[in-house]
Amino acid sequence: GSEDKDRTDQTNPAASWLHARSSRKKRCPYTKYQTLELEKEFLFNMYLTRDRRHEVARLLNLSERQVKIWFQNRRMKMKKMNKEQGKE
Amino acid sequence: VMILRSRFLDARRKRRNFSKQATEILNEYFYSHLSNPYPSEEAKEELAKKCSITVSQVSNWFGNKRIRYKKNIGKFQEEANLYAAKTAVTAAH
DNA sequence: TTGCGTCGTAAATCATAGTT
DNA sequence: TAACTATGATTTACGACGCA
Repeated sequence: GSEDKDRTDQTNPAASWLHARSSRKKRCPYTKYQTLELEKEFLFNMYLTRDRRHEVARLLNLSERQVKIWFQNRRMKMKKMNKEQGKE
Repeated sequence: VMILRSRFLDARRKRRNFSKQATEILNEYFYSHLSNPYPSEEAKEELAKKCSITVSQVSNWFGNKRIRYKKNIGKFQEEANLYAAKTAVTAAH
């Protein structure tokens, strides 16, 4: 079963660096409206309460998991922006 | 407020290609670490300094390089050979 | 044990620079 | 100069690991 894969690596020096990312949800860009609403919510508070997360997810037709992860990513983005700004 | 914010954010999407030299340095690292092209934070900082770019830009470059290389190894074969030969010569002296 | 936090990343997509 | 391609940056979605 796995010989076909190994053959590919043979031709090209060890390109087997992990993450065969199987069965992952495909990235689905959010709409302008969804993003804008999420940004507004983020402006109000960077961390969501359980209830708020549920409400936002319902309003924007996203899963609670998606909203949770969006906020996590958004906080990382903010951190990155602050770091860059502080240097200039 | 939101408009000003987003305008500020979009402005950073302006980009310039890296210098030929910087690309050279990044590629040298990439192809000489092909079995594990994941530079440590320290290595990233060193590369950033040598290339006169930010650490974030180094991370972006490696992220793009890894996925694009993996997506089409054949397209990068010539480039791979070039840098392999180059580092071989360097290592011999 | 659950559950949300950060960190680093894959993969897709965006937007512009460079080329034909 | 209008396509087309290359490339740097940003956006979703997780895995790994931390902490309460």
